[in-house]
Amino acid sequence: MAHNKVRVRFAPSPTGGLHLGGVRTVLFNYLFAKKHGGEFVLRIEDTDQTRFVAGAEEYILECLEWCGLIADEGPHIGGPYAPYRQSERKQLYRQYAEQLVENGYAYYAFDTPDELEAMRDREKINGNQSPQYNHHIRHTMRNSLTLTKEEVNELLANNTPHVIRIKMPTDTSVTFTDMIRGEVTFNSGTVDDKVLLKADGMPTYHLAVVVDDYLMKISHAFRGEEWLPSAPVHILLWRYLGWEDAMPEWAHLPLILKPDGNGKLNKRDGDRLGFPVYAMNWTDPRSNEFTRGFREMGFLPEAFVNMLAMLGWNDGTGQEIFSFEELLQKFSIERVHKAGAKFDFEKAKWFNHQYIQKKTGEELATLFAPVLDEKDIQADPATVAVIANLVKDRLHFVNEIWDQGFFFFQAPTTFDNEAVKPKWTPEKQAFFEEWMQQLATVPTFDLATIESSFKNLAAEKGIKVGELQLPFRIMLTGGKFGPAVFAIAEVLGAVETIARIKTALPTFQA
RNA sequence: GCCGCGUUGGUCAAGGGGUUAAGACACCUCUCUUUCACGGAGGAAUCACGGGUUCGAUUCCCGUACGCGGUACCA
Repeated sequence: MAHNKVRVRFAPSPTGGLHLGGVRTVLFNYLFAKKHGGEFVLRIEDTDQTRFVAGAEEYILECLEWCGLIADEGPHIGGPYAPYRQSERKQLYRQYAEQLVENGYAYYAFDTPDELEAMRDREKINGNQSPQYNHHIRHTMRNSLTLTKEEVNELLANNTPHVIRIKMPTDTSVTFTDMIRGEVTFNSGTVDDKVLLKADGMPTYHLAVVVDDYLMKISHAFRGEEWLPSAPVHILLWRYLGWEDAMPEWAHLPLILKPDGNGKLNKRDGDRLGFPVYAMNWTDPRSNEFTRGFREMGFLPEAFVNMLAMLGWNDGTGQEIFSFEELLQKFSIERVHKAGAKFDFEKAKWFNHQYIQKKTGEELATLFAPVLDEKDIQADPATVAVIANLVKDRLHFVNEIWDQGFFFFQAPTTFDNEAVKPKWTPEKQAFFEEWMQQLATVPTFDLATIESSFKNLAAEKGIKVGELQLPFRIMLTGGKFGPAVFAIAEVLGAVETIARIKTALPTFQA
């Protein structure tokens, strides 16, 4: 269109935690902008002063930072189109609303909340399911369309509370092209006269989004599908304000649905089904209600982002693991799905698992360090790295290193005796007693040495190696779990290995 | 109710007038391993329904059903 530079924006309302659908919207905006060498703007849509939530803006910023989706302009860093908080732009909007009134595209409405309610009650009695302030009823209300010029001027002069509403045409076809859905058409007559400027002087979303997108030279506007029904209002506003040539291209993103049943995914579903919905932990300062986040649950940001990208988009090749660079290169808004996608937490876990596999033992050890700290366990980072590598392929989350390898850090206190006793024999008892002696004298206590000494002695005694491995495992770990036994022994070292055999041996006798 | 958007296996989905309708997650079987996991080999879908158009429709058109979204001085 009339834009020579790609500029997109994410415009959240700072009213609470950031939903994964919100993060995905940011992602698609970001990828699109960067792919085209454009700019990504963060704009805070805080026009509803009654819904202000302390800390919500900072929280959103932190989420974006965690995901690596940093805005080029925004309230945190400013920019050429500052301010980026709509509450700080308040005085800007009125002139445009008034311009619309002057040109006959909008009007003053003096109806009080009570009068509006009365109107709705009246309409409902007449069988109107959802009464709208529209072309059918605006002539029955108190506004500059029904009042005389003198009355209106007087009301205005007396500072009578009023709003400005758009005057939707009675029967006009409003069509626009959505980058995802193609051509979409609405009849203006089915849309109500949305409030543009509220009684407190703040714009509503409808006015603010158009004015700010224009002023901030936004070239592409991506938002959730829930905005589709109000698109005709926005399109008309662009036209009425005389800015149609500068109107951004639109794309309405499909919704993320709950895994069971139907409907938009919300934080309640996460609580109910046991998975996060917000990017990071969030505690509502008013209710103290806590909602957990993907970050704290143990998701790697790169896995979270990759997973989100695949929720509604794919490159057509079947590839699912994309580095951020690849995403930047291959993303295209046209390949975004039209239909909503049910969120599948199992698949999300799989993505995290994939990214854990890419990490080195050292990286995993670093990420795991806080868990050990919390448990007050001192461990050599190099050893933790070895352990991490050993258990890595069975992890969905970094924290699970503990579940998979706690026995590396503390000796078992109980043993799964039931798994051993039924097959226990004096010969096996003798084997371990003798092997302990041998272990104390091996030159180097490494995997190969341990394993060959174990196997040689077993052969000598005429016992099948397999018969001995499970008991040995249980001696070291307490149960039937963990990575390869000899690898465990190597990490534990000679002293600890012998000590554990010694402790466990007596408990195996029937 | 009205308006809009959508509908390929349990889930994410590729594809698109003629195909054995990809792949992934999950599931099941087998294998490897006398733990679990990983790995490997298999298993399972006629594309919501009804009409058209066409030699031929899962793909195009129209209906219907169903689902979702919206219907606030919230975003």
